[in-house]
Amino acid sequence: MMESTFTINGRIWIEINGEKVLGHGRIELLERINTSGSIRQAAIQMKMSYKQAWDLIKHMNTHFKSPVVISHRGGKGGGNAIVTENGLILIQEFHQLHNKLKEFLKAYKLEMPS
Amino acid sequence: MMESTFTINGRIWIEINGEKVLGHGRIELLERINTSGSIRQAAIQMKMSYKQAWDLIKHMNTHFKSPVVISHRGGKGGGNAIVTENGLILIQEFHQLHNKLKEFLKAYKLEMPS
DNA sequence: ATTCGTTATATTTTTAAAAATATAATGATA
DNA sequence: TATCATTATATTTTTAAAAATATAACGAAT
Repeated sequence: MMESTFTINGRIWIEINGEKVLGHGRIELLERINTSGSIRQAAIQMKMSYKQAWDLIKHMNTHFKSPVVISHRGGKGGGNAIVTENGLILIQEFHQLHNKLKEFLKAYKLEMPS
Repeated sequence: MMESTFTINGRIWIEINGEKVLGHGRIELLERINTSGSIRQAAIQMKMSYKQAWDLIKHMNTHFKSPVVISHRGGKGGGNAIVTENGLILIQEFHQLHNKLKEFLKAYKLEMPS
């Protein structure tokens, strides 16, 4: 008699006033902006439209007290974007939180019928 | 200086071979089928279409070794649906798991910049 | 002043998801 | 056997999301 293999999976995110402002996708976006210095490049890497990426950034920038990304247009390379100190801290905190969740999920063994 | 109030929220679900088979929505559906004895009534209560509910049940029934819902058509009342013993156990286990997650989320205090 | 690639934004088009609709099958009950 | 509300399923229609397209603004570099 074979057992079905159950896997528990989970996600966490951060809300402000009940509205989601930070999750896995946005964190990855911030990281890619941080390494590429470009919203467009980050969007391409994540296979999302520039608009989608820009909307997410705009949403974060308006919901956190201080912005997470600062962008400039024109000039060398056409423009650029950088993740603020604040944004970098958010990334780190989120990873810590996610690691704790992974520990939690790993620790909890599920007893379920097939 | 006012602090933004961050809330950590999260969800867990169960996968079989990487495919989601059980989450909050399906659990609620099972519970409502259990109390109403009807797929249709459960669907109405959750403001979803009968088709949507039925697809979810079909998916669960085919992915778990033994079915979670057994339905009958015709007869008194036009038909009915019952949650199996197996399904009831799944509901309980899922609630236990979710409660543990809530404890986890409550315990973890977030230190984030505004 | 022209070029360049990017940011910023609006508009249009396409696609996918959801909802709505329709219909057959069912079997206890009257 | 005619009725009933439901299950089970297919098909159509509607809606919402996503993608694509277009365009202006920008400023360093040439």
